[in-house]
Amino acid sequence: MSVQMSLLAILADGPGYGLQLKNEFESRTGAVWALNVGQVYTTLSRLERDGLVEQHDGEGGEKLYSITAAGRGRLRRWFSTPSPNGTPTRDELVLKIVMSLDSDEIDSRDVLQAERKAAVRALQEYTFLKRNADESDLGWYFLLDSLIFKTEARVRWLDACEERLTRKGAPRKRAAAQPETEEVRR
Amino acid sequence: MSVQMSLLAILADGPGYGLQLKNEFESRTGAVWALNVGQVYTTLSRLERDGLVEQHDGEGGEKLYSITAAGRGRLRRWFSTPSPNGTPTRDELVLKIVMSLDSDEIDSRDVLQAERKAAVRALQEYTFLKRNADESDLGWYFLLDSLIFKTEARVRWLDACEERLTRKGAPRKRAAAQPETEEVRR
DNA sequence: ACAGCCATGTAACTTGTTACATGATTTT
DNA sequence: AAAATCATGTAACAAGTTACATGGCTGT
Repeated sequence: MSVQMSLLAILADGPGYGLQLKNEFESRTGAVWALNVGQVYTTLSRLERDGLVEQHDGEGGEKLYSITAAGRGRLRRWFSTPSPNGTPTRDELVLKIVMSLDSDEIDSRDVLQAERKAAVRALQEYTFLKRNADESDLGWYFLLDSLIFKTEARVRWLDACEERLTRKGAPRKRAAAQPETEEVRR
Repeated sequence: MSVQMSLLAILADGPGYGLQLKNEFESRTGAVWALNVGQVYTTLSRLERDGLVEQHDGEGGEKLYSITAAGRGRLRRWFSTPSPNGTPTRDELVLKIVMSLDSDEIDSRDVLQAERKAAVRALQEYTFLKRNADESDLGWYFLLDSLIFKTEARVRWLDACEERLTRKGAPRKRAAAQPETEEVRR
């Protein structure tokens, strides 16, 4: 949904065509989230199918797209309806950790540590990017901040998990090299 | 990918069939992330297509699925490969805010405030759930913690955005009721 | 002429997701 | 007998994603 709505948001500021939209999208997000050109076209045709944008040939031969009234309504709704707070969106990392808890396949603390290391590395990268960021480019600044805040929270969470795991005194699991006689659960 | 891997993780502890897997999944995640039964079957057939699980009729008439060697390998890789730290996964909230910055359609601060209110409400809900949580159910505990940490980070980020926005002294935008003569961008 | 970029598009695929159909068994 | 629950499955779709094809224009 995000890609559709983003393109809609860009079109709300004036008509545009494929490549232009891709560039504008990447310019607004500082290109961290690259957008395949092809996807712009597929997305546009889907938006057109749903009556949110309409096409009218531009003078330069390009296919101009404009937002429709319905599109404006949809966009407003997107802006004013708060995004889900995690509950519906399944979190891969959380699933991974939770699944590892009940799995004989691996020790949870190994997973926690590998994830932590990666998160810290990412954090450093983001912090570096922020130091070199142009303060006047609000979008880029906000995006970096978001990455930083989220990664910090991730590190803290991983620490909290490990802490509780050790406090529980959970025995180390050993990953089974070759599967022994398989037991049926329950 | 998460659903596939989760089912694989469950199957790694022993064979199982459709409904059983759904129940086990929801039991491990405390049912916050419900799983449509149908999806279990589609996912299983896709896993089978990829040679990660195999089917062998169970005695009770149910269709038992077991993980294969390839499946175990895939699972190990999932466990030991750190999950991406936000960069590839596009964040809907961030996109919404960033897009609102350059959009005439709405004032960013309205979006920020609506999102903040929703986040705080969610936070209270999660905190309440945590108070009533059974400490011995690690998975459920971790999951709640994750939701809490993430939502806190979200609130902090929203605050940081608003703070910087006001410091910049950005003028309030007025949502255009009816679109005036449309200007072509650039 | 050829390399390279601008520009558009499409076929194909993946994962996630739901609504619905079907039959068996169990409970009331 | 009816209702509920167990159990399996499928058709159909959404959204994201990429690899590839095509054509035009520009600079060297």
